[in-house]
Formats: sequence, structure tokens, C-alpha cells
Amino acid sequence: MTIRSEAGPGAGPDLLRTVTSFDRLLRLLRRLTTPDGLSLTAASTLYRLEEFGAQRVSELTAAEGVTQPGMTQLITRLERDGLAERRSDPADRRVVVVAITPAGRDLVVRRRRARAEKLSALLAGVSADERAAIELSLRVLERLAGTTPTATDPEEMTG
Amino acid sequence: MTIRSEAGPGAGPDLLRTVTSFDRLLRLLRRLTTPDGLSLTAASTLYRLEEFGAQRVSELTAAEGVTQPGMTQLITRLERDGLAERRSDPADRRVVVVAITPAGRDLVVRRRRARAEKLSALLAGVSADERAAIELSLRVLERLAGTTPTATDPEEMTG
DNA sequence: GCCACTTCTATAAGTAGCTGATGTAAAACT
DNA sequence: AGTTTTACATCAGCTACTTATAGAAGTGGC
Repeated sequence: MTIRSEAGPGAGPDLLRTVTSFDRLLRLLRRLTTPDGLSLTAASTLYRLEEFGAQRVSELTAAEGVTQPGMTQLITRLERDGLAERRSDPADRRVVVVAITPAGRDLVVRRRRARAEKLSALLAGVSADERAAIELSLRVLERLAGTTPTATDPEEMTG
Repeated sequence: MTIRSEAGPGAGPDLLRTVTSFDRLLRLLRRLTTPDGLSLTAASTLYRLEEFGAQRVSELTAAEGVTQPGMTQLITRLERDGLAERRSDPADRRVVVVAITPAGRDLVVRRRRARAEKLSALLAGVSADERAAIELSLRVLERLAGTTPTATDPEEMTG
């Protein structure tokens, strides 16, 4: 299965070329978007809590694609920083429900605004056509992200 | 400076909406692209060595946007794993020149191929128009990445 | 109602990958 | 020759993960 066999005439080589420096691009995007104290996972989790409300540790674990201990530790850090809090579920006393705090919500809002400004500055040097292309592809990528099997099997690419 | 003030009619809200879940998207992209043992920085550095040839530690430090100790340590790990090697510069004996090894080159080639396949599988569910949009926006983002000030000042977004 | 089994979260120990502060050697001034 | 600058390495400390394991609470068979 190669790009060429599916991508139609002309699309293959372009795509391969862009893919070549994808890691570099990712790192630059990352630097562009996480200059405060939150890791990608921490930010994503906080956004999720803000958007969809309180959730169990196990739900967050599955959604964020980390191990359960990793999520427990992340929540501990968020709680220590006052951004989230643990609650108990009376119906099932094994469960820990995680909720965002007002401070956490503030941070999300500030991040969102800051990023929007930064993005807007960047997009000053981009034509309307290109901007439309970026918007479309972001939506497509989000769609794909949603349908992607959550666990990217490591075996799959090691060989 | 808001999105709305520059983005033209209709573009602003869309962009803000996509930006909202940008962290989540980034994490998914990252999971999609680094399932082997390389960190983003390690992969980027290796790609750079493969693409542009041997370079000094200080050059790599500047290019990758990490601290000099961080790069020294990264090179030590790459060297330990047989992916890169240190050489000395006879003209200036303070300098350490880093080069990719055949094993490192192999890994880069394998990663590139694996990612291309994965991407191709993903793009199976994407229309030609959308695919064209993705290609265009990747090129635009790369262009922007190139012109972006390398050091994203942390002060800028903490407040 | 007890036992085994499963589910949910936490803890422990280890590693990668960064940081700032500092050390050391070689080169470049003056 | 002595001082300063440059290039890289080392050290201590932190975050953010991993696997393995523990422990407590719910579930079903009998």
C-alpha cells in the first residue's frame, strides 16, 4: 500500500514531500502552542473537562490514550495546581470523578485567547485561499482524529 | 488584534472553533506519527542530519530550539542507539560534528515509509478536494514555520 | 452470605527528555 | 602572556511518562 496507488494523479509525490518534514513541522507547531506550564496531555485533558464536564479517571484514560497510572498522576498534578479536583461517586465508591475548577476554566480561556491572537498574527501573511484551505483541513483532520482507532498499535510501525 | 478584524467575513468564527481543540488535535497527530522510540526532537534532529548532512552541536542546538545541554544529551542517546556519531573537527578542536549513521538513515527511511502508508490509509476517507486542501495547508504551515521567530518567548503567553 | 472474579484507582520504581548552573578545554583578542 | 569568548560536557533537579503491583469496591455463582 503506497501513497501513489491511492492518491490519484499528481497527489502522491507532493504528499510524500510534505510528509518528509512532518516531525519538524509538528515540533514547531508544538512550540507555537504550549509555552505555558501544560503538557499536551494536560492541556487536552483540561480542554476535555471544560468542554464535556466532569468525567471518571477511566474515561479520561481511554480518551487521552495514556495509561491509567499516567492519568492518575496527571490528575494529581492538575489538582495540585488548582486546575482540577477529584470528587467521589456515591453510586460507585471505587470511582473518582474529575472536574475542572474555576481556575482551570480561566486557564483554558486564556490559552484559547492567546492562541487565537498568535494564530491571527501568523495568518496575516497568508492569502484568503490558503486560509480557507487551512480551515478545511483542520476540520478534516479533526474528523479523522475522531474516527482513528484510539490506540495506535506500536507494533505496527516498529518493524 | 482579533481574528475577526483580519480574517474577513465568515472566516473568524470558524477559525476560533477549530482552534478550540487544537491541543487535542496536536496530541492525536503526535500519537499518529511517533510510535517508535524517537521523541519529536530526536526524530527532527535525525531528519535534519539525513537531509542536510553532518553538523556541529551548536548548529543543531539553534536549529532545534533546545538548550545546548539538551542537545548534547540527545546526541548521546542517538549515539548510544547507533543512530548518529560524533566526529571531531581538525580545524577547530573544540567543535564536535554530528553525523547520521547507516542505521540512522535506515530508521529515517523506515519511518518515512511507515508514515506514508499510515497517511495513505487515513486519506482513504478523504475527498480529493479535502486532500488538496491538506496538501496546500501543510505547505503553508511549513512556510510559516520557516519565518516564525525560532524562540517563542514564554513571557508572551503566560499572563 | 460467602467466594472468586472483575473493575477502578493508586502507588512504586524506572526511564526519557528537558532545564539552569557550572566546568573545562580550545581559540581569539589585545 | 593574560583575558575573554566560544564550544561542548557534566551535574542536579524536574516533569511526564512507562510497567508491575497493590488494594478497595462492586458483581455473579452457588
